[in-house]
Amino acid sequence: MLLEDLKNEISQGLQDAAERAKGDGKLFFEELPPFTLEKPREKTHGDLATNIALVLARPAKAAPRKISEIILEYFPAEKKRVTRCEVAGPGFINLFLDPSWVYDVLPEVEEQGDRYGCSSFGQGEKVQVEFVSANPTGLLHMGNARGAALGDTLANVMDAAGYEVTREFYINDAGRQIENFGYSLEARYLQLLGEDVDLPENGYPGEDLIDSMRGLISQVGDKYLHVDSKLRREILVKSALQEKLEQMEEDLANFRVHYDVWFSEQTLHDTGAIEGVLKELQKRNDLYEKEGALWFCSTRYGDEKDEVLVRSNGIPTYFAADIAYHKNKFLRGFDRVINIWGADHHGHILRLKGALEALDYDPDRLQVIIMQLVRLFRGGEPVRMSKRSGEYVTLRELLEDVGTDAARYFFVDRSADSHLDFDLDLARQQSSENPVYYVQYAHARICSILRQAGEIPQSREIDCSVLCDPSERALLEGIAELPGEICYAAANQEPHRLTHYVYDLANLFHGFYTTCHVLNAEPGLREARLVLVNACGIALRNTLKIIGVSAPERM
RNA sequence: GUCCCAGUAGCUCAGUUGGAUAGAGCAACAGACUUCUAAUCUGUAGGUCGGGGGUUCGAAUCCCUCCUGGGACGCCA
Repeated sequence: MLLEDLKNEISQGLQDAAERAKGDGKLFFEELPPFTLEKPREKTHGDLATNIALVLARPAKAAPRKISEIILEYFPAEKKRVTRCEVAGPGFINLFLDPSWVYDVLPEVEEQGDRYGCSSFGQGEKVQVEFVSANPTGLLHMGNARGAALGDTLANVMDAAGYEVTREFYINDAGRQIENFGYSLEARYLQLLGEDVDLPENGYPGEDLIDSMRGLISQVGDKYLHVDSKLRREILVKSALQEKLEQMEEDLANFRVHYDVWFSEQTLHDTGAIEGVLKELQKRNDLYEKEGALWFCSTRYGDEKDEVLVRSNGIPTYFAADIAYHKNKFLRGFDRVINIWGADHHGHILRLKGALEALDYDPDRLQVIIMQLVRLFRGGEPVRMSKRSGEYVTLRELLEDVGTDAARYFFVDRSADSHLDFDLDLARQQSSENPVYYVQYAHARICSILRQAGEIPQSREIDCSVLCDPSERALLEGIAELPGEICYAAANQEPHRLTHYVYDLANLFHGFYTTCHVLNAEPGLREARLVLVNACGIALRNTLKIIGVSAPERM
């Protein structure tokens, strides 16, 4: 039986015990408050501990220790593989399991193989994760990279936890920035053809646009030199946009990020979707005209001020398109949509949720994960990143520097809401200071053992209870925690839990490796250890896969 | 001025929704390789959880207040 199932069973048993005590008039409470059942930090506090009596103390108006004793009278410990219960500290119940419980994980891992860790926890809820969605007018920068690592890992872990996940990239291929893009491209095109023109004031100064136009000229030469400017810009934009998107897709693929859907903003304009939501909001009297523009009453839905949806020049704002976009997401049948946004977008959350509410969608179905900014350090100095100057480190450069494995691990390793200081020098060193190598090394060691062992026995054919060294038991427990970790990370949208888990697991393995010899162990023990090592390899590999880090067989 | 995020060991950060004696890595110091890969392991040291109040059996975690750093407040996207 999996640890998760065992925990659920015990948890249910405790709940039943409390209810029956209530039925017999020994405990009083309206409703059982939520309680925890988890592995305590201290080994001496048992294999599992619960605070059920502590949370009941107030509603039951009784001393926690007394409540614990009453609950234990009704708790059928022996049926739940619990060998001993004790009331401890302020009223915790500590449970000691039959030591054999840890061996159950081995046949589970063998059976499930690369599916070990997966579960049906999410019950097939249809979830969309939208991330990166970078402007296609430039190259991917560090903020995009962090978003890519976080979004993809979140999608992976939710997928493993039994959600039905769609990964989506929203292409900002409409609006004023595309106009700017056109003017910038035109300037570069003309400059390369020897014309004396300046880059427009708000243009994109990046070198990459020059490259794009150089490439175009090598194909078509000065074909568009004397074409009408508006038409020329359209042609240049179309060509460069296509190229930019292909580059992004390629860079993201090198970062092991793949999308199910690339969604074009322009289609929202073309299909009348934006007009549609405007009419709908109009009907609900959530719009008004002021100074020639059309405004949305976001203040009615908790925002600080109202927002413009259609400018006085008749062009809808980005926000208007975003409302239509999110309505479109729900029309496509997603139960929940998760957006990964940079910290500079946090102000948009309230108004977008407000707009969804105005359209009769439950705003809680939209979840926005705000990630704080990335600061790069080189030589101890922060590297300035600004699109304005066109000077910033790109994802491509980062991958050339430190590689996909280290980059993905580093980005996921920190929780989204803390600022990330990325030390390029340190990451480039690829030394033992880098935790990703520590984890990968554990996997390589495992592969090395298994290679030399030849045949790997099946746990059912042997007696695994000979694995009783503390380091062996700790490793078994670590392996058993994977399914629970995946559920936790998915339910709370905390992908960084996984790097911490996989590091801890590697740590347990290295400890075991030093204490327990595998290949030279006596017959019986040798086979059991091979089974253990194999299972650990699977758990490491599966977790690394979710994070998007490779699991090398040799290092 | 208003709002969001952060402040935990010298540095970079965790801390399982309020639980038992606050944890890792790096850096420092002291040890362990004729070994299944030493990219490893063991040990030592390191703390007023930004400050101050409050809530209760119990607070790094929740509330109030102040301080510091970053970000957002456009008919930009």
